[in-house]
Amino acid sequence: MPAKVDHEARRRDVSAAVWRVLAEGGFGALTMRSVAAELGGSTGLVMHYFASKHELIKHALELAEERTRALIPAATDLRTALTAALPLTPEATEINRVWVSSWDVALTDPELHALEKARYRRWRTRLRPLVIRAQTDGDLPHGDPTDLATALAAFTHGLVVQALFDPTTYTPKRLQHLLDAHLSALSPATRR
Amino acid sequence: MPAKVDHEARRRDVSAAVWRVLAEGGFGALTMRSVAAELGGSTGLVMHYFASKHELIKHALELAEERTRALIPAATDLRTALTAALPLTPEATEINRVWVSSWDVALTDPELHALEKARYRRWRTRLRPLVIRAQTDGDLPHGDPTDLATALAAFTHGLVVQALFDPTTYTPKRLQHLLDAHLSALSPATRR
DNA sequence: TCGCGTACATAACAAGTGTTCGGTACTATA
DNA sequence: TATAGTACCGAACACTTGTTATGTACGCGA
Repeated sequence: MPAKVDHEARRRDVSAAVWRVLAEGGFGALTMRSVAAELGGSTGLVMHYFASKHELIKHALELAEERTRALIPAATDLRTALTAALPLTPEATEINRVWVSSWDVALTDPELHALEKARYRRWRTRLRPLVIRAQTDGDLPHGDPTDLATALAAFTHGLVVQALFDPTTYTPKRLQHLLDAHLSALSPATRR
Repeated sequence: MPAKVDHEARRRDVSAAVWRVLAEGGFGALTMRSVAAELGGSTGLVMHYFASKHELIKHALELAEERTRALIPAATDLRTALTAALPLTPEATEINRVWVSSWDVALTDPELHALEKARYRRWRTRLRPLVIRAQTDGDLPHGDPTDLATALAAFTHGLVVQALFDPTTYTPKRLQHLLDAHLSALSPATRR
């Protein structure tokens, strides 16, 4: 049982190509051949590492999640956690574009649908303790922290979508301002 | 110059087929043949009314906008306007699914990108006077009404996406509650 | 009645799709 | 050194895609 090539490393090469394709053309442009071409190889190569297109797509979503996780600092405070999800850098923009693009196929395919649902659940779960902390700090109003986490996730992702379609209007500065303004509008302390 | 068939009426038939395809499979499933099959006709029929697939897609988006407009009552108050955008009925869910699904192709195609950007702009513009009214009524905090309109649109659409992926959790009742809770959390009057 | 233009159907085309298959190079083990 | 298994390449298969071309039925104006 030889292992002439580092399988995992080579697989990461393919992953990188997948990501490049995705970042440029979204899921609509993700094909075996586009990945192969991006990699300078054959479709057989791609199929050697991903047995079917469905697996390729699933892997692409895992990739997006992985990159998202890497982008988000180990949950410090709420503001930081939400800021990390905004398209403030080219890389973050890329990741968000891929996410939004994935929703077409994710809404159609039952398995991907379930995965995306679980992903959202995880995000809200990760947000919840930060919400509770903000509440005890008096930065957020009382009320069900789960509901608040949902609302903040909604606000953030909704803002992401608008920003992706209108990056000129929604500059990083403006996005950060909008998030801050929103948080302080929610804050029971801040009022005039 | 004969007009043996009511052109506009027949075109609406094709439109209806387009919508059915879209509602079931999203933009990924929108093909000349799927529309033709849904209609019980040939691809030639479809092309007779829409010269290319690109035009078909553009028409599909217009369709979605039309249905959205029909769903939203002539802007009364802010709460009603935002509620109308939520997937509270099967029809509203269908429309929202189509919108979210469209983002994949809309992010890729420059023309569709511009159209979607304009659509968001229109929505915020329509929301703005309602925001101002709510502010004068003391239901919303002071601050740039444009920013607030953006934030509320963001919250709403972000909630839509979560609801589409988890309709069991986000029942119509829960969605309405989340919107109301969010509005009252923003209200300067409500605080404890 | 003649023709012209509409409204399609049918078929074909070229390109692109996921997937399969045979072959080859190469390497670690026996 | 033989062999088995990995890691591919290149071509092909069967199908779907948007689009084009050909043909035809049919109603209106001349």
